Order: sequence, then structure tokens, then C-alpha cells
Amino acid sequence: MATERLDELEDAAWRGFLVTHDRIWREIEAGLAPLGVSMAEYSVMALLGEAGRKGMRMSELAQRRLMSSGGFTRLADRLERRGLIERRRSADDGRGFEVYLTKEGRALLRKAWRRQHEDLRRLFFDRLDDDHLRSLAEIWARLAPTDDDKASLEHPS
Amino acid sequence: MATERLDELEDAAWRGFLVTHDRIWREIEAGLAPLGVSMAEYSVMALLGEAGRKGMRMSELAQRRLMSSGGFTRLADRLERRGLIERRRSADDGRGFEVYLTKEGRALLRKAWRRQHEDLRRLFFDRLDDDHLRSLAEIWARLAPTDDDKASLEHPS
DNA sequence: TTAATCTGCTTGCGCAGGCAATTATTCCGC
DNA sequence: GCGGAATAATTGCCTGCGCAAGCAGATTAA
Repeated sequence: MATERLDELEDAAWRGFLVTHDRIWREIEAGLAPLGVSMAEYSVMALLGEAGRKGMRMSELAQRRLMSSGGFTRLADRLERRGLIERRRSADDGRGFEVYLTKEGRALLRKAWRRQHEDLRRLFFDRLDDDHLRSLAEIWARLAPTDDDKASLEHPS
Repeated sequence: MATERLDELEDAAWRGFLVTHDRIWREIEAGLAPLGVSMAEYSVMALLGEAGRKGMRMSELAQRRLMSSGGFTRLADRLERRGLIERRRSADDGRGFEVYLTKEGRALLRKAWRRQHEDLRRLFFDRLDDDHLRSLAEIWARLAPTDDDKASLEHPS
């Protein structure tokens, strides 16, 4: 039956997941704060950094960030107002935009990257060895949504 | 040097952590939504459920939830307006309140608990065996903040 | 006892992001 | 080609929460 109490091990695994995520997330955001970017903003810039010259579509960025398109529009507004990104009307689809990092954006991304990774080392990687990392990778893979899950989202029974 | 790129394993472990948390969190919130409670609200009610007759202080609930006191006041307002909790002026400290679940609150908590745990089984426990859970528990323990971390928060160098 | 300080909670304000409605463009069937 | 459905992005409105200021009530120092 699915409603029995969690046993001790389950509880430790689940609660730890929640509180550890919460804490590390906050610390990394706090580290980024002096640069004036949130995690959400940083990770958009990081995606754009990977995309390079090709840029990325607004809609794709929003999807990758798991944000609503409306919310993403405003996030992009903020970054654009600060001169960190640039929107260019897409040549082959007049409804859409391609988004690029500006020079300033790339410079800030590098700084934020450094800062983020110092914190990540300190909070995460320095405390785990490769076996732990392998366990985590395996666990995330197991927890990844299956096609069934996706199907049931689209056609709820 | 702390700024080198993440290797593949590190990347999988860290990125997986972020996306898995995000996804499972959203799914559980979606499961709770029909009952009209957010995760934050649910977990406050769960704390109150554990506290039982003794109730809990506003300030302690806020701390446990890692929320600002202002934010927590409003969360409590919402729950109180819906008749799920009750605030009683503390007898031995006239500034404070003790908070209790009402009958309705306990009833809703049971429903939410069931729902939450079904989802948790499906999304988390059914996909992991005890070895995985043990690995997770150990990893969370290693990542837990040390006294050093706390000290450096209070006396930043 | 009284003044100064501290603590627990609330309130005003601001921001980020979700949802639903809207606008502009593209795609599809004919 | 043309009209209707789909899609990209934006906007208005609302909610949840953090921060900082305010207000009791409690505690400490004189």
C-alpha cells in the first residue's frame, strides 16, 4: 500500500534530497548575487554560451529552463536591458527571435562561471569521491522520466 | 584550480541533481494542487502534524521551512483563513503565537499525505533499491554543512 | 522603576514568474 | 491564392515571497 509511513532510510534519502538541494541552491545564488544575476539568469546565459554564434530561440531557452514563455520574456527583457544579451528577429521565421550573448554578456558569464564553480567545488565536489558521483549519475538516470510518464502527461487517463 | 571545466561525471551528477529535483518537485506540487495546497503549505502542516497537541511557534516553523518571518506570516494567514490552522497567543510570551492544526487541517493533511506518498513512490522509491537509498543518505550526510560553514556565515572573513 | 535594547510577529513595498488573453506570423487544406 | 488552425512572443493581472520598517511585549542595566 502506498500510504504507509516512510521508513528511516527512505526518509533520510528523501528529506536529504530536499534540504540539500535547497541549501546548496541558496548558497550558489548568494555567491552569484554580487554579480547581479540569479541562478535562472545565469543558466540562460550559460545555455547561450554553449550555443555560441548560432544563438538560441526564445522558445527553446524557455523550454530548457522549464519556464513559461511569459516568464521567460521578462527574464530576457532584464538581461537585454542590461546589455548582456541581444534579440534578433529570426530570418526564417518572422514570429521568433534568436538570442545571443553580447560581449558584455560573455564577460559576465565568465565571471559568474568562475564564481559558481568555486562554490560548487566547495559545497559539492570536494566532499564527494568518484564512487559517489557515479552513484548519483546512476540514480538520476533511474529517476529520469520514462516515455510512459510523458505519454500520461499528454493523454491523462 | 577551481575554474576548470566540469568533467563528464561531475556534470552528470550535478546537472542531474538540479533537473531531477526540479521535475520531481513540480510533479509533487501538481499532485497536491487539486487539494489546494502548495508544497510549502503542506510541509508546514506536516510539521504541525508531528508537533501534535503542543503546537509550534511561528518563528520555529519559519526557521524549519527556511522562510523569512514575513513570508511565513502570510503563509500562516492563508492556512488560517481556510480554517486549517489556528494561532493562539502564547501563554508565557505575549509576543508570540503557538500554531495548531484544526480538525479540518488534520483531515486535509491526511489526504495530502496520501497523495504525496503515492507520487513519491511512483517517482522516487519504486525506482530505487536500498543500495541507492543508502548511497543517497551517505551523500547527503557528507554534504551537510559543517560547523565551519556555519561559523563562516556568521563571521565572514 | 525606568530607559534602552532585543525579540516575535506583522505590514508595505517590490520583484520574479505563472496563466490567460492578445498580436503577429507561419503552416495547412483546398 | 485564401481562410482557418497552429505557433512565437508579449502583455495584464495575480500570487508568493524576501527585505526592511514598524509595533508590541520581554529582558537587561542603571
